[in-house]
Amino acid sequence: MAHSDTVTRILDSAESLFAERGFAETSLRSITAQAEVNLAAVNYHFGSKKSLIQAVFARFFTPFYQMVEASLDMHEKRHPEVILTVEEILRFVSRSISKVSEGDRRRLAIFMRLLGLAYNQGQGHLRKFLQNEYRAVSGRVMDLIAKATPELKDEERFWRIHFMLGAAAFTLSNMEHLRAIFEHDFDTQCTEEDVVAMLMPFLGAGVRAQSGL
Amino acid sequence: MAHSDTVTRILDSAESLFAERGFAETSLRSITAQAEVNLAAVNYHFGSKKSLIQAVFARFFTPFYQMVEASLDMHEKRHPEVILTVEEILRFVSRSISKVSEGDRRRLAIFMRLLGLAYNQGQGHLRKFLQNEYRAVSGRVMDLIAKATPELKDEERFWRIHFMLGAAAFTLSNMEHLRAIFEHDFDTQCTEEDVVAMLMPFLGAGVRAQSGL
DNA sequence: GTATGTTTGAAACAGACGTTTGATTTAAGT
DNA sequence: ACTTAAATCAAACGTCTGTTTCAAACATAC
Repeated sequence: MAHSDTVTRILDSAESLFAERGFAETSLRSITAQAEVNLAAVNYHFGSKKSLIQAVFARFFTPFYQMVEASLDMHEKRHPEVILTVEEILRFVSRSISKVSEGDRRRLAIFMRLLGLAYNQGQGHLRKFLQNEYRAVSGRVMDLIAKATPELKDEERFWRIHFMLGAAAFTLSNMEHLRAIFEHDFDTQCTEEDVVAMLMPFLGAGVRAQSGL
Repeated sequence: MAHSDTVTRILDSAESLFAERGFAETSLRSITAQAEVNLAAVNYHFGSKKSLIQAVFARFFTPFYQMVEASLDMHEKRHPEVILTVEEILRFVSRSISKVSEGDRRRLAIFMRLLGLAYNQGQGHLRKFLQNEYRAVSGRVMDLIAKATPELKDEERFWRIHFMLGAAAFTLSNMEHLRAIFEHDFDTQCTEEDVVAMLMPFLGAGVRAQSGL
């Protein structure tokens, strides 16, 4: 079927180019050129550039969110009434991300970049899209974190969750650049898994810190 | 003097518009319209849009960096040989930021956004500009953090510093949006100082976390 | 095989962008 | 007052953007 082939090629190219350059900096012409499809194909299949961005996002996020749901369901069935720690929750999320972005590492970067961008654009269509489409799973993760940190006031937990989100989004979306700097500074390689392994205790200790109020 | 007036108005407008919308999304036409100066003035006084962005950055960062230097000098003179904790170092930095962005809160947001962007753009002129111009002060702060965390391996400290940077950059550059979400969720106001007060123990606990390797 | 609906293709569209030009005004120096 | 340099202005430049158009190619069903 010619249709889905073109659609897939566009999504693939858009994904990698968005990850490299960002969204505003990536033109439809560069996407269609790399995908070797006609320029008009984007507007034909997706309607607009905005919708293409959302489609790129959805293609990653939908299976990711289903995987988080499924693994949480499975765990709750096996160990009901068990309260997870923050690190364990993060590990559920991180494992689902790894599985969904299998092979292609850049999918993680583009996902995080989208997440950061969703907050960055003032009247952004992305955050609303995200909020409407995926309220369920994010709400569930929030509840788990709340149960993991009963000592925190709701207000302070709100901010700490966003501190975590910020550290993760910044690190993962700039992973390539940061690893390049690291390699330059230390003359050593450093895998993405290493970085994630270092990130998790940082975040865990952060949310468990003594209150700052 | 007509010159510096035009230059200042351009910088002011650019600063506020960059903070609101980002860089690629802000046109020179919107800047000059808000500044009520001629479109050509930007290229006349700054040369290019890139240089304007760097000028906006420098106007904030230069006094900030001098203030950090000065307050660190003063402290070291009064209490030589005293090893600062991470929170104390962060407080030095944060106080300098507050003093430099006196009155206008948006200057902080734009500064952090620039910092985040410096890492985001692949071949970015901003990171190199930053690295070349302000190597001294950032190196000094790095050394202080190193002394504050002697138990960390250099490699892991590198990453934790960037985790901190990410959490701070994300939170502060999206402060307005996040506060709006917060207000919507909790029906309560929340000052920027409150957020910074909550951020610092989060970062401090994060860098002091047990190693993840 | 003809008709129907879907997908591609090359080309053009209108608009926005950063930048440049050259004339005109403003300010400073002598 | 005259000269010279600096600053402003309106207008245009060429280029790139997302999007639209409409004919050609394709597949599908009868």
